[in-house]
Amino acid sequence: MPTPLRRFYRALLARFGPQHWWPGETPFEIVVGAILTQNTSWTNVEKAMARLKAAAVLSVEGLETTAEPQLAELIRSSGYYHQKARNLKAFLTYLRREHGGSLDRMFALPTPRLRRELLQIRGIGEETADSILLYGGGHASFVVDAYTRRILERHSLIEGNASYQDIQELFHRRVPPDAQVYNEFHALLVEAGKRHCLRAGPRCAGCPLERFPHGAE
DNA sequence: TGCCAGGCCGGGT
DNA sequence: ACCCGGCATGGC
Repeated sequence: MPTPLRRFYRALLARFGPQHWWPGETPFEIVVGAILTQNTSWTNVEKAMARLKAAAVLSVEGLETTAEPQLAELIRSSGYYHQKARNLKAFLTYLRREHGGSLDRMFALPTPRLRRELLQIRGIGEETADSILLYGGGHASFVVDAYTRRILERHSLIEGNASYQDIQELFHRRVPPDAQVYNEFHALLVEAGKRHCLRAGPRCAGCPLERFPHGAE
């Protein structure tokens, strides 16, 4: 991984240490979490996940046999809950129809094909698809979120009008396609965003990347 | 009290 | 190909 993304990664790792995101959860819980966390704080998602667990429906069969209005009520705390209940149902329908309800079979698909299939599902856009691929299935598909965009733009690694695909291609070209590295890199960007570059403003004070060399690749 | 959080969809230009 | 309003709760 050549400069400057490599130094960027090193600086983040040195400052924040390994993140080990989403440990101890099953791939299915990661899929559900990826849908529920869209434009929503993780604390609100945790409440929803806890309610699904308490109702013993946090599984493929569990969600399949839960009526959509009831599902909506269980995930209420995650916001947009009618939309998200519908979206979860859409994913379950896809999983059953195309892969016999088996996440293992789904994740066994080649990355590009699975990504295309996920993007066909209502409620799954690029970031959610990549989150499912990377965190749920260990596919090396880089996740580009608001933090990633904000930090890279602030440090002049991308232009303000860069598309999702532009940014993802930057990582895919410059970072070896290793899911562990993608996982860690993205988690570090989120942590840096939360801690230093969160709100609008000229520049984050005390940012560990402040002395990072500017100029695009 | 108002703003925002690890987006996405559908309709309009 | 972009742009925008709508979707909704909980925390600070």
